[in-house]
Amino acid sequence: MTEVFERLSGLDRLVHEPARLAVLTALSVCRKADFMYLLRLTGLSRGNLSTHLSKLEAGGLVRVEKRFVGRKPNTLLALTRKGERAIESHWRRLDELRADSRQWSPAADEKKGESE
Amino acid sequence: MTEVFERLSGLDRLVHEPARLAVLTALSVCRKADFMYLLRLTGLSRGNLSTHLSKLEAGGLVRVEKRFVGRKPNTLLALTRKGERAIESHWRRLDELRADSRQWSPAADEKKGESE
DNA sequence: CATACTAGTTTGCAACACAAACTTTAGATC
DNA sequence: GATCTAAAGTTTGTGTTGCAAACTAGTATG
Repeated sequence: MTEVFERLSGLDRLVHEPARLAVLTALSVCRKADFMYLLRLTGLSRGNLSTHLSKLEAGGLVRVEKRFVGRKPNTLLALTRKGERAIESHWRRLDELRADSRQWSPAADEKKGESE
Repeated sequence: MTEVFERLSGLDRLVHEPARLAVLTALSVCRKADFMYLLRLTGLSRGNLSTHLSKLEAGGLVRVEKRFVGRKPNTLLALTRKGERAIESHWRRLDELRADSRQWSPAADEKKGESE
């Protein structure tokens, strides 16, 4: 099944990018977290985290809720239903692809790439 | 251990990028494969595969061996020792991070991100 | 009033992923 | 032997990305 590698090379970049993978994974455990918390958690810069979150919001994976705590602004993040499914299935896909690639045999594919 | 997410967001992009993850994973099973074989395997375009391979070579993860088969040029790819270690440890790291994140508890970290 | 801090957002830039166009050599056709 | 097609890659052009530095807006402090 050579299709394994096609699926590997076609992984969803919105989810796969390391910083976003970290944010989504954290939120999948956390349920909700605020901006400053994610900042410390991931070690990203403010600007960087901000743009990643915008992308996740644009993709419909994360819900952004702005509010005030005392007199200070506070941005609360949570996965949408779609986001939950996305991160969960991304990890599952990685597991599967890894497992499949292990038991894949090049010789079983019609055209081999030389063993010299 | 919040460090899990720092490590997640700091994954090596050279290895993590989907197309290259596919190529490296295939080569780790294959030992050697030629350009056209990887092309079919991954479903990438020629140009795209070529530049990804150049990057992997520049990073010292892949060895490129050009030769002729009959009268036709043929490019043979294989992991370097460094490449073997890189792909193997990348998958292992993903496994670990995934597992760690599962048993991570937000509440255990000093500052919580709101559960409202 | 000014100065500093907090909580983000916007901007500018270098690096990237991708396909289209190009290169080079070989074989087929006239 | 000139012309065409194909194979096997590489280079180029372009839109996108990831990133930190610079900016913004509101609050607190001297």
